[in-house]
Amino acid sequence: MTPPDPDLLSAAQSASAWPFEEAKKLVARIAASGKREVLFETGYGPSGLPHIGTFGEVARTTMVRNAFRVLTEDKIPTRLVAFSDDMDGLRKVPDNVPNKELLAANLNKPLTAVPDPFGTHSSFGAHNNARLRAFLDSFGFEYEFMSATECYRAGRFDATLRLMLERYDDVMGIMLPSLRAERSATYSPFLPLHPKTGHVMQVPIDEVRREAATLVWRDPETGERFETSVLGGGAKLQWKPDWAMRWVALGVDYEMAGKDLIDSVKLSSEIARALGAAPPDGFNYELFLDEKGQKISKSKGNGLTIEDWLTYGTPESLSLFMYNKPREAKRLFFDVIPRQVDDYLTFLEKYPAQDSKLRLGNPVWHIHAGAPPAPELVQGAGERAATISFAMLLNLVAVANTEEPSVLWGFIRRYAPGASPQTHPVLDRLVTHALAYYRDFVRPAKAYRAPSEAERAALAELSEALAPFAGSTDAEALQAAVYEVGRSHFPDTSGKAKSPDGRPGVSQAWFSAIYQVLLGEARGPRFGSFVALYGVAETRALIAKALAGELLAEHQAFVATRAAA
RNA sequence: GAGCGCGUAGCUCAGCUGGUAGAGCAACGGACUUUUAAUCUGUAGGUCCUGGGUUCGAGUCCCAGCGCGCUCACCA
Repeated sequence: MTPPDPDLLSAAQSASAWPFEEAKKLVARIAASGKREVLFETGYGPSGLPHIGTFGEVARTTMVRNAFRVLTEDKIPTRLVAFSDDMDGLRKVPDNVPNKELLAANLNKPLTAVPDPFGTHSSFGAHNNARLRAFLDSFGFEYEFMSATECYRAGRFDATLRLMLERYDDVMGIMLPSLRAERSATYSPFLPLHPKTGHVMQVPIDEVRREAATLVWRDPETGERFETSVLGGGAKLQWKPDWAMRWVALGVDYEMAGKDLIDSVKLSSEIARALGAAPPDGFNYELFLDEKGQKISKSKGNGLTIEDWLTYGTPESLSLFMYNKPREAKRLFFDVIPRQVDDYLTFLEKYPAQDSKLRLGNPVWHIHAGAPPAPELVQGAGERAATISFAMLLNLVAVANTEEPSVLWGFIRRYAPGASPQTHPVLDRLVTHALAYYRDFVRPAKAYRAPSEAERAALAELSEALAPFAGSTDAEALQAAVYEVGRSHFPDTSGKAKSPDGRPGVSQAWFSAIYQVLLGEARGPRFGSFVALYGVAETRALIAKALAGELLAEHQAFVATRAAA
């Protein structure tokens, strides 16, 4: 956290960026309650792997937390709990795991009682918890992990569970009207664990024994009667009462949730109030939509994964996406990535010159917890230092026609002689992303064609003409050679184009042929420069492959493989 | 049925606490490159969905309407 800065502190009081708006609610809440610390919670259901929504929730909650710390001069301690609902029963076998039979044999048990199908952890729940933590750690989030199973077993929830038993009728009174008739007939906020099978039982409760803190129920299959303690992990709660109980037991002050949970938040809040506590502050963020405007869901597998995003864009660009307009539905698809990357770079570049007020409204302040790094500038020839945009890299990589970072760096150095992967590590990461983008979006769109007889002859001659330049990186000389060949095979007939020495020019058709036959593109780079970077020998090999029909065949095979995948 | 959000240039969208409409791409023109990419630069393009209200002043705030989209009502 940045050291106290009076200018920053006063700017924070009037800051209107949404994390500050949220943080101000918390300041008022603390003033009213007199609490000495603030607890933020994010929830996680470990029946699957962490996904992009998990990232968003933690990232956004962290932004509110940072704003709160500035607002209160860091005088009130804050904690962020990542809570895993790992006592939940396994309802169905996920598609994306090995050893499905193993899981199928353990349905309905708490996730922490289901063996790990990956064989690396003590349970499926523990495995997914570990994945969550590794995931959050990889982004450097500051948080405390908490397991529902451990909390229940350790008795951490016991006092609140007893309270809920006492107010059982109030809780039922809140829940029942929200349910349909057939469901409300059998509903219970408590789910006892079966003493013999270990299953999380969703059964009607025959009797609630408040003094003993037990429930009396029957196994619907065997008819056997059980009396189960709700304490120490003998039972867990249904989701909405569970959420409410957790808020009360842990003292959660802030938790945000998706729009799909609006009604749940409402009910859980009522339950929390019935337990005599104030439900946490927070807000409902909008859901992400896929390219067709549908809700992104884990089960459907539509939309983007975190891995997808990080293939083409930086973590910071993903954070920016999460920062922007959390209350509006946004399309989350590949094509939004380049813009987020560039917007981030632009905000970062502006930051140093901004005053405190503007800084607090700058997304990079929130993304980097008040301490954004210096922008990585590049000094172009005769130009002022600036950030190289991702859009420019994407253009460059398309014309460079390469999956090699070194070739792309060659093009970059033409623009900015001083730059290298060593001096510009951030830019080097962007290069990697741009290459991935080329590989997956640009290359598949290429359209090679076979050369005509005339083009074939010209290309063969070009290859010969280049031979004496082996090893040369003289772009001008190479370009002259390209023109020389073109002049004899594809002279300009319009009379418009002229060479510097007044000789006839070269037809556009020559260049078009080069790009379409050799690069599979309608347009391309200045060819002499391309050869200089790509290499004379490599270019001659490229021509040979084109004349042998291999480029066309390879690309068709590439496209076919892709279509099959 | 209930809730949430959106409607601004051809497209995608910015417009923070009300003060003369902005960006990127696309289009068209120019510079540079021997005529292709990049880069630089110029031009054009908008009843800010409609109708009221508050105000000296509304894209922005309030109300109503129209249109579009999403979510929830079994489980989490």
